[in-house]
Amino acid sequence: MILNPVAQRFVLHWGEMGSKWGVNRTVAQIHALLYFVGKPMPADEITETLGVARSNVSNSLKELQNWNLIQVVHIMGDRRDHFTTSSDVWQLFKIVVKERKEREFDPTISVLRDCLESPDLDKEDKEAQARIKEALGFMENLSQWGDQMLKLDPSCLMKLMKLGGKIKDFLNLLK
Amino acid sequence: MILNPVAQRFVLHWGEMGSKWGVNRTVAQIHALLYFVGKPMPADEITETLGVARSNVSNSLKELQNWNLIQVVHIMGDRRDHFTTSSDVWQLFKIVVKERKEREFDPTISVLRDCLESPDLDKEDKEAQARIKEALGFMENLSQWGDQMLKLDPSCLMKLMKLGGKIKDFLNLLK
DNA sequence: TATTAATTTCTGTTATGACTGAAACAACTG
DNA sequence: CAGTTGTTTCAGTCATAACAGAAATTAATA
Repeated sequence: MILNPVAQRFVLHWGEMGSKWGVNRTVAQIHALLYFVGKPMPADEITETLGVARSNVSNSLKELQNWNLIQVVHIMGDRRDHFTTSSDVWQLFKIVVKERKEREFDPTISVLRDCLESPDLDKEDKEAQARIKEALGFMENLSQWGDQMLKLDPSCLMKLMKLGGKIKDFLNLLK
Repeated sequence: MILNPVAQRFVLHWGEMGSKWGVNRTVAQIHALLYFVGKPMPADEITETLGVARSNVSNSLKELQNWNLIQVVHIMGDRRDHFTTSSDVWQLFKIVVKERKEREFDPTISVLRDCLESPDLDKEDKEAQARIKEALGFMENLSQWGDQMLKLDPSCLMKLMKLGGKIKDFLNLLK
């Protein structure tokens, strides 16, 4: 498959963005490609289209599957695995948030809790202790809020976003 | 300055988290250290405490200043620059969100807009076009929403977070 | 079961960027 | 202005992780 210049720009930029956020470039590129083409592709075709090694594609596809961002699909009369991703950006966003939260955010919360419970904690230094508590409390709140937001359906989240800063007025009504 | 084991754990873990999110490890460690100690530190002391090269600290401090995450402070009778960070996690969070948004999110929006306006765009492929539009629309909404949220004061954001999933009921009242 | 197709694993290479230590620079002090 | 202190720049080293290509493995077909 030959990508037109626009598709190339899209895929390449997505790869660069991935790098800046701690995502392997090829992984990000493959996902962008699958999103763009919008239909299942076999690994070989991805390899040719992106011009990277077959093994690289294989590992990246596995990574994307671990992230629940792509699915394997089969096509009648074709032995090969085909890969596809959701075309619903909201869903993709939610998956990424959920996965990153579980992999990196929640473990950090555990570490902070451990820190506060540790016998090595300097009980004298009340201020440092308070700051760790602050950080922990903040992350716990954010975590809980995130979980609840992830449960809402896209249309609801959309409404919330559209409301934007006006949310302030609503919150004030509660007082 | 000798860090007790808890402080070490905190700083080291923060460094690891930074790496996973595309932030240089030393940069993240220094910020964690300044947050933990809660008072201004000169570069030399940071160097000794973390056990890294002086030049590394110098560059990382500059990076943190570019991010508006630390401030230079002077102490009477001491020629050296001292560095300090806010102890308000909300403020720190907002700064990071704002900076990353401006550096990476907004430029991506520009690229997507360019893609859609490009004469190279394959006008035949309406579906691919629609997907790019979807992605762009999503990011634009998120961007606008982010800007407005960043303007709200912490207490307001706190309330919004505490409300959590119940926000759904409020949104339904609007219909 | 032999053959082919498809995928994964493994080993070595390469690219990137973090990091060091020395040297240069700048600012201050007596 | 010489000497001292403090900071930055720079060139080279090192660590990490991405990546390529070959070999090995697995699965399907005939």
